[in-house]
Amino acid sequence: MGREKDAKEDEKAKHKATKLKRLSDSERAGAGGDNIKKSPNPTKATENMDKRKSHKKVKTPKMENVESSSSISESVKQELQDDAFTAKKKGVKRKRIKDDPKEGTSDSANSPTLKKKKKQRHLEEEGDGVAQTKTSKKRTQKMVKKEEEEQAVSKKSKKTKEEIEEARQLKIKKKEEEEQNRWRWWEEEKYEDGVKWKFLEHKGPYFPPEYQPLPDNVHFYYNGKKVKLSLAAEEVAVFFAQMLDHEYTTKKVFRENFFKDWRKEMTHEERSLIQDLDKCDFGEIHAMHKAKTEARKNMSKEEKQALKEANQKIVDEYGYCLLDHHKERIGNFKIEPPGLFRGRGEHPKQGMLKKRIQPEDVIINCSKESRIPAPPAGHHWKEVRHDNTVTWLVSWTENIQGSNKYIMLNANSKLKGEKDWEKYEVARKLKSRVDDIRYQYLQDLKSKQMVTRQRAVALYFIDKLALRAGNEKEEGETADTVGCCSLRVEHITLHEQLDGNECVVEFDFLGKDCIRYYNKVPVIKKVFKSLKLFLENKQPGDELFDRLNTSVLNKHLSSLMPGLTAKVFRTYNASITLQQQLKELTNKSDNVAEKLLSYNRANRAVAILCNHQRAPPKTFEQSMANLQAKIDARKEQLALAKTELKQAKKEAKTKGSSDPKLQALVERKKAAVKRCEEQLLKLEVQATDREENKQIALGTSKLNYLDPRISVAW
DNA sequence: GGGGGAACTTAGCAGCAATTAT
DNA sequence: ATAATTGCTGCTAAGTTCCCCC
Repeated sequence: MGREKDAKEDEKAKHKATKLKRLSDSERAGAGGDNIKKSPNPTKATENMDKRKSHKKVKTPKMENVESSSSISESVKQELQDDAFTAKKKGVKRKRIKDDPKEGTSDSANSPTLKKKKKQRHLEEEGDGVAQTKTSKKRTQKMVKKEEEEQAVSKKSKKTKEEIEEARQLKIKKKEEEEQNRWRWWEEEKYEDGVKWKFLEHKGPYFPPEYQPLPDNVHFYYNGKKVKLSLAAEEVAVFFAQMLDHEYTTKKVFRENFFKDWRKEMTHEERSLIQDLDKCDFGEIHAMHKAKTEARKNMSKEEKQALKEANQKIVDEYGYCLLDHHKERIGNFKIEPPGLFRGRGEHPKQGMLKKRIQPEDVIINCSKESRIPAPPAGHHWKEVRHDNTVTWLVSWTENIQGSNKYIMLNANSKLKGEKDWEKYEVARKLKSRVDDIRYQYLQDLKSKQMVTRQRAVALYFIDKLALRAGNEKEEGETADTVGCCSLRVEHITLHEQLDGNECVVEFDFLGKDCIRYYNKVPVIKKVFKSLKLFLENKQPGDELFDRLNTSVLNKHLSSLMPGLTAKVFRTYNASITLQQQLKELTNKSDNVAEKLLSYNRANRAVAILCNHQRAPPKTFEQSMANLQAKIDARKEQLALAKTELKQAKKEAKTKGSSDPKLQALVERKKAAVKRCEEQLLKLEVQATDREENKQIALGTSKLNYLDPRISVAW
């Protein structure tokens, strides 16, 4: 990896901003520490604190690796290759890849673990030629996988080793072919301003199947009486019935919204009859649905295979488009089916009916000279347009929020890849400027102007804690969540002293997706003082940064560095954190398993920083208990093995050590003890890892924030 | 200058496939 | 072979940013 370069840069940066760094290091520590989705219980809190601690070390923002692009591309190449290589072997699929700017070093490390990292998408793009191979590989891999699956399935039935081997070969071949065909768009010139493509052709969206009426033996009951519903009302009833096992259907808001919208679908008679949701009995419909899913699970191999093939056919037909004469995979080619709106958290619109989209609602975007997709028989499109300054192929307006939905390309397409690459490039650029920018906002903390001062504090949070920008939201339209600029007085508590630290800010608010952000962060005095000032004469519901909004903030940022916006800090800090963690956590001597653990730990640090959470898995308690039981069993076994060993030793001694049989026995027992110990250790590590991971979602950061080049380099 | 909307990225979750343990 | 776990993918909601219009 371009360590040397980095190091140099680092040095420079360090000199420049020693102060800053100190600051940031210590400060950054707490970032995003503990959040507990539901109830913040004390135990957790302590755990979290620990995490935070470890974190602190981690986070210092040095930018070691971000180096010059030239080195990058080289490193990239290597990475790519590595990646590809590994990927091929395993046939691993990849998620998206991103490339990042950051690392670039070239050592290339390829540990097998890399596979896990999946970020390849961008990689490809990045470098000039380099990437290509990668991308192609990636792609191919995906396809290959599919193919493999198919093949595997068919072969399994016969399953001879040769056949499997054959299949493997075939796959590899196919992969290679794909690679050959892969569009090396990163080698091509960019289009002029705003133009996203010159030629675009596709088949249009895939519509969900029409509603199938209930069979005659399944009934809906109202107030104990059988009621035959009209088709429209029945369909909506089924949506509800299918969700009966879900918590949603117990929520008041959900039920009310559903009922209101359902009544709109009813005929006059139905509406006058059905006045109370509590009197509705969806039992039979629910049972039917459950039986159906059960039946699907129990399908024979052949049936499943047939289904798969049918799906593949749809993908083949609708899943690709032609963009500038290259075949590209579409990300979501299906129109979203109707159903009940599942907003996150306390969403005021949860349960509302999400209507079925008709071709008449759909706008098609493609080249004038392409083959225009045909609407379903008897229908017409809302509009066909030819706008090559946008990347979508199809769009429609959704009825819940009135927002637009789009069909766009897959993540490893040129259009997405390029953007992703740009994102990491901006983050790299920030690396070289961040010291100045930090210096600037620290200066701004002294400003007499309220706006400037609020802006400085907000930036401090965004940089240090990786908070999101925080746009204003319309009340009543969405759940009440906030980001940095939209924080309210009630979301923070100031502590002059807390847990041995001075000037601690306690955050507690719901962020994107209603994920709770809870963190106690020591801040510098100036920030603390400013916060006190901002809080003066305000009610809990008032805005903390009343003079600030995201557009003011971003305008300022872009004046500091072109392309800089609030979210770049998230990308930047996530990548830097990963890089540092990796550096800190791994030793050369580590074996693969240890390295993997380190990578996961580093990844976890990033996820914590970004507050990526998940609900603890439903089976978590159970599986943890199982694991514990296993550990206990192991322990017993170990004890037993130990006593046996002792006994064998004793016997060997008393009966004469010359007896080879007894000697062998001792050896065997020794080995058994050792094995037991190892297994026990392994289980324990597993338990820790899992516990630590309980509510942290790693995938998002991998997917969206971590520059793949860092991983590759590592 | 700010309101609103279009376009695009980021996010968690459900469900299933792949993998590992039993 | 089966059960349990893990890991992906697809889906689509929920953000950010930019831009236009007044």
